[in-house]
Amino acid sequence: MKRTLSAVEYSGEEQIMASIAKAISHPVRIKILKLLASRQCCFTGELTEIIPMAQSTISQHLKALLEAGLIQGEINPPKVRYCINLETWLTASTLLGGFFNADLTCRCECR
Amino acid sequence: MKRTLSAVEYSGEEQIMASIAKAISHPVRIKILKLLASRQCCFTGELTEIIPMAQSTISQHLKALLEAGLIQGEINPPKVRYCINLETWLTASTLLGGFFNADLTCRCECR
DNA sequence: ATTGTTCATCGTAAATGTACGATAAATGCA
DNA sequence: TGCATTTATCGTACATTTACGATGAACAAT
Repeated sequence: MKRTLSAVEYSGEEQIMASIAKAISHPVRIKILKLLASRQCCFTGELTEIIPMAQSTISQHLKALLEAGLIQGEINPPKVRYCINLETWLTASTLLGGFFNADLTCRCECR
Repeated sequence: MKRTLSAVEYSGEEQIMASIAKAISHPVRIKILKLLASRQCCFTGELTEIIPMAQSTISQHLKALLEAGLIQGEINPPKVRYCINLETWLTASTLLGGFFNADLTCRCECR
């Protein structure tokens, strides 16, 4: 990728927003988050039953969500319960909401 | 990638959300959108002056934003003016806002 | 007609993402 | 101890993303 390491500087917000967006940039991860958000409480590998994907693939997606901080998991071997991480969830709401709800100065007629 | 084409089904919302999220999953694209959103009106390759990246790379990112429908461009050779596409912008606001603002049933103490 | 400006596209290289099956790790139970 | 269950991780294959420089296309001005 020939990265020019000096290059572009990003604000913290830009980086956090980008990482959250990246986490939800795959439809199956959105589906997983929806499921977790709608459950009374946490969740486990019922995902494997609901989503027709290899268990390893789902685990990989869960890892991505974990690393983005959008979910958290409670290890209770051999099971693991996952749920939404409220803190990051709120951050996401604030940052993305603020971003897209901002009044747009832009009033042009580009085509 | 050995895609199992039958596999998982996604709702329209899930797909649209994912594609919008993907578009803003890179900090430089967030930066570009911020710049476009804050301008009185449209914008051009002043981006190249503001963002220290190869012109071709910026063009690539603009293409990604275009394809996601988040911006639109008016060709006025040899210049091109870009601006926010309000329609998709509102969709993004609604979908992402609705997603992250939804009341979470989830009230667990996962760690 | 030639030149300059602006932008997109091509070609390319390296990194990252996405999917799978196989295997390992952790625990409970027989 | 050995087996079943659940989940993460490894290895692998292929696609996609991201960056760059070089080149091409469209038009204005000379």
